[in-house]
This record gives sequence, structure tokens and C-alpha cells, in this order.
Amino acid sequence: MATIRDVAKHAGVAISTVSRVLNDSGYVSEETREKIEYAMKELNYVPNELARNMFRKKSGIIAMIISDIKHTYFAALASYMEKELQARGYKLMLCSTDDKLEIEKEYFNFFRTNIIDGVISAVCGLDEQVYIEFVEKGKPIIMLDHALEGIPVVISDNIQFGEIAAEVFIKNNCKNVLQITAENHEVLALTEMRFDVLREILEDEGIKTTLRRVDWNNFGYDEYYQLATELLQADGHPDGIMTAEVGATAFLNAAIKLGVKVPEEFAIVAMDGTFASKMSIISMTTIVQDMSEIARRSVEAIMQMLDGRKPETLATYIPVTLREGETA
Amino acid sequence: MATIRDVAKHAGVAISTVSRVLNDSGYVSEETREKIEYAMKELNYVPNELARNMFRKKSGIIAMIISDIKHTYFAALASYMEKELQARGYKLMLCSTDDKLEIEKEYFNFFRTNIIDGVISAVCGLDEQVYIEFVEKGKPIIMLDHALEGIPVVISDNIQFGEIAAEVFIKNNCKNVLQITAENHEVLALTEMRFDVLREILEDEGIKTTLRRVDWNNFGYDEYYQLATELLQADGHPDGIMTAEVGATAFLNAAIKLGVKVPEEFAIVAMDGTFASKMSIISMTTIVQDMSEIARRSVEAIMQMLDGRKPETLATYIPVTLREGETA
DNA sequence: TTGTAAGCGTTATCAC
DNA sequence: GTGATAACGCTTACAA
Repeated sequence: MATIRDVAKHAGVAISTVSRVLNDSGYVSEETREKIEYAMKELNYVPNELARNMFRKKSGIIAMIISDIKHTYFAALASYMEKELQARGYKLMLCSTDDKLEIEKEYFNFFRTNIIDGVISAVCGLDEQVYIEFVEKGKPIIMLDHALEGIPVVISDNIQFGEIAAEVFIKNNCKNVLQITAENHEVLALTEMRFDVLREILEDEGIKTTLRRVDWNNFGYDEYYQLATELLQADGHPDGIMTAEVGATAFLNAAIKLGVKVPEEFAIVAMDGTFASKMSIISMTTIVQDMSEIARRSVEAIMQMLDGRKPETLATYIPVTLREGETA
Repeated sequence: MATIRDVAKHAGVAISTVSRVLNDSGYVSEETREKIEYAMKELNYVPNELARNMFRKKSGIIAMIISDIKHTYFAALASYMEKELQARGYKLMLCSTDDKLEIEKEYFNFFRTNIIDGVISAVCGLDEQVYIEFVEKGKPIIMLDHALEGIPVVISDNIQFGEIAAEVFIKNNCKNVLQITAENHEVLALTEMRFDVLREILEDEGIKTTLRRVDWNNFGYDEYYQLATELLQADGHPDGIMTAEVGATAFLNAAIKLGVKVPEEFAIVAMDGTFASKMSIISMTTIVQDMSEIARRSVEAIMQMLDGRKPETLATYIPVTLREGETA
């Protein structure tokens, strides 16, 4: 691989002159510029980004850390994130923890070694200090789901989320609403708010609510379907449910199979609004998150911080919308 | 940020001695080792990986380049790839082209700048020379879907894929089978083989086949559903279809809606076998790819090449399996 | 067992 | 306009 030194020698100039044309900095006469450009072509020269990075103390890489890209929500988010980063000349490193703290820890240890410029994080299972120190060392973090002192968060409006859901269940005359969400070692998760809000509003209306937690990693369509079958066969089963779209589809299919009328006897509200909420046999009533906007705002915020500016706001809430369907 | 120099000063030793304990290379007395380790703790020292990389000419990053992570097939693949890489101390850079050649070109230009150690590629839209040169410069590529002179490929057994599909359609007494796949500027795609094999076998049996191409990026569930509705309403509509699972689900739902009996009047075979093939109202007959094995073998192969060894085999074919369902 | 010094491929600061 | 030269933070001969 040709280096800048080779180019300089080949063109009969000094290294610094080559560097100047490389970076379009300082004066270079048209004549020598041409000579140098010719030499570069000749030698098939490509600047070594590794060396540049070392000098600049920047890698141009942003890490996105999530539990698992197989979740359609994260896949959509990652897709938009990458596009936003691409537009600004940055690259995306994908870091999945599989919901395991050791892996998150390993990744954050790695992040400290300077090889990434910033982190967009949907996880937050470690000691708070880890993130704070990281930021204090000058590496920005954007949280997607957690409020930490001094760390910007970009997230859907979870209060609105809960309110919209409540309205739907009330309209459906539900009396016994089930919420299913992921097991959480992360107590600070802001997504929890949507469940709290929904519960509070419903309880004010005298509607019973239950929150059930399942282990994300081991709870796919089949497990949801099985759970649905058990629940819906029991007397006094819930007459409403809110859960992520794959689970919602499993509940819908099980209800149909069991002859439980949807939405009359069982109203279903799906969360998120990726393509997975569109695959059901009747259209799914869904509360849709604006992943594209979340990505845009996250990347904007992290870019601001990389420029050394404080982000304008520490918490950015993105509105959610109700997509009406036939399940509620 | 403390550097190795600071640690050396703090511990009262030479830089090289610190480096020795850092890398566990050469002799260091227990006493000085302790002094140095203490200094590291004190200063909260973390070696700068950017500098190390520059010296080693390695970054520990493997790029995976695909069209879009929103496709469940790629999401599953990426998930497994990352785990395999993690186990070997490597990181994954996610590079999506959105099926656009300019973006693929940009990414491959970037890859040449030394910041990644190797590429796992599901795309292959550029001039063949681009990839070959890349490999000749000592950077390994593993292709996931394309045969190029001298570049290893890891892929499902597409002949078997086509054979299994053919068997299913024959068993179902189909007479007019439709295949739907992505528009392809990549003529070399090995996935094409499954469609060819299916067509050949069926035609030998006197069964009509049609191949329809759709634009991946702009063809989601809704578009499939619409297409299905149009097709299934026409006289002499196909009585069998093979397509990716999201599309297959759309066809199933449309058929049910229109009162077309599945599988009697319309047999459906879904491709791939991610969770998306499980979300249908009746179980989907699916040809399942072993993404986990594809990931494992790809990463093994690229590790071999990074070690300077030629990979054992240039083409690795991973068996597919039929998951029986109610749609065929 | 430890230290000195050269070098990895760049960029930036100076003189000239 | 151009060219030495000293960084950047680390590794690795080689010398002591």
C-alpha cells in the first residue's frame, strides 16, 4: 500500500505538500497539485484513515447499542440511524447486548478505548457513573430510553402513548386490560411511563389493569401464542391488551382460533408500528412510533455534541400517532 | 485522557516497560509490574486503540454490507454475525446500501482506507474488479450471495431450495406457479438459482411458471397485498406461489379475504424462515434458511483469511429445510 | 530486567 | 508556495 511518503517521492515534493493537496489546506500551485494528483493516481494511493484517525483523535464511527437487531423496532431505528449518519459522513457500529449486562459492560469498556466518537444507546443497565464518566471524558451519549443526569434523551412521548391507549380501551368499554412488556433490569426505562399512564387513567375509570413481564429474548411469536391460548380460555379473561406487534398478532390469531371476538370481547392495541404490525389478517390498531424522527433527532443531537455544543434540549419527545385498525 | 507516557512518568519507568505490561510481552519484574498497574489505576488509563490500530494496521472491525437491515432475513443474519464476531473480539460495522449502487460504491471506497479489516457482503453490484482488487490488497471479503473468481461464498444450498419447493408444488398438484423476487441489477446472484431450478423441474412436469420481479425497497406488505388482490381476482390465477415471508403472508391474507382456498386453490411457500413466517393466521409452509450457520461459517472463513490462510473451500453451501405448514 | 530510539502514516507549525 | 520537522500514542527491535 502506497503511503503519503511514496507519493511525495514519486512526485518529487515534500510530504507536507502532498498533505496539503489531500486536505485542500494552504497554498499549492496548480502545477505541483497536478504533479501530485498524477502521482496519486499512478500509485493508486488511498490515504490511511487509521493514521488520520490517530492524529485527529476521531474515528468517524458512532456506536448504536441495543439489545437485539432482530426486533423490528430496533431494525427500523438502526436503518434510519445509519442513513442519518451516512449523510454526515459517519459510520455505524452495531452493538447488541442480547440483553446481557456483561456484554453491555464489555462494549462500554471498548468504547472507552477511543475507537468510536459517540454512542447512541437503547440500553442502560450499568452503573450510572459509567455513562456519566464517559460523557465527561468528552464522548457524547444519546439515550433512547433512559433519563440520566446530563445525558440527552430522544424518545417517543410515552405519556401521550399511554393516553392514546387509554382512550382506545375506554372507547372499547374494556373492563380488564392486560399489558405485556419486557422484563426489565433497567428501572429507569422511560418506556415504562406508557404503562403507568395507561394504568392510572384506566384505574381512575374503575378499569382493572394488569402488567405482565416476559423475557424478551425467549419470548417470540410462539410463546405469545401459547400464553394467549392459556389466557383467553380462562374465565374472566382480559378484554383488552396492549403489547408489541408480534405479540399482538399472536393474541389476535389465538383469539380468532378460539372464537373470541375481536374487538368486541377482546380489544388489541399493538405498539410500535413497524411492518410487523401490518401482517395480521385484520388490520391491527396500532400506536405508531416515529422511528425516522427519533433517528433524525438523535443524530442531530450527537452531532451538536461532537461539535462541542451542548444539545439544545436535554429531553426530546417525539409524538406518537394512532393508526386505526379493526382490532380495537 | 492519560496516555502511556503519563503512566510511565507516574510509575517512574520507561514507556516501553509500560507497553510490555500492557501487552504481556517481554520480561517485567513483579515489582515494576505492580507499580505500573497501580499507576494505571490511579490515572484511570485506557490504552488508545486508535494508536494501536495504526501500528498494527488492524482495526478489529468487520463490515457487513447489505441492502437494508429492515429485512428480517438480514436482521437475523446480522444478529448472528455480530455474536460470532463478538466471540472473537471483533466488532461489526453495519453498512446498508438501500440497494443503491452509489452507496455501495461509497462504502467500498471507504473500505479501502484501512479502517476495516474485512467485509462480509450480501451485495455485489459494482465492477468485479473492485472486489478482486480489494482482496488482492490483503483485505478479505466473504460473499453471501455471489460467485466471484477467488472470493469465498457462504450461502444456502439454492439447488436444494428449488428442489424442495418443486416437490411441494408438485405434491399440491399446482399447474401455474408464480415466483416473486427482488428486482436485480446483480446478475450473478446465486439466489437466482432456486428460481431457475424450480422453474426447470416444474416445466419438465408440464407445470407453468412465471417469475415476477418487484422493487424490494418499495414493495412492502401493502404492495404485496394489493398485487395479491389483483392477481387472485383474475381468471386462471396462479395456483401456487413462492415468495419471501412478508409477501407470502400478504398473499395468504388476501386469498382468505377473497375466499380463495389455501392450499387447495392456491398453495403458498414462503422463503427464509425468520420470525416473520410465523405470524400468519394459519401456519405457513416455509423453506427455512439456516442463518445462524451461514453466519458461523462466514465468520470462520473471514477469520481464516485474516490469519493469512486460504479458506478451506471457496464455496460453502448450507442446507435448507422444509418447515411444513398449512399453506401447501 | 529495563531503557533508548526508530517508526507506523498522518497533520500542522514553522521557517525559508 | 514549499519543505523540514515535531507531534499523535503506541509497539518493537536493540542496547544497556
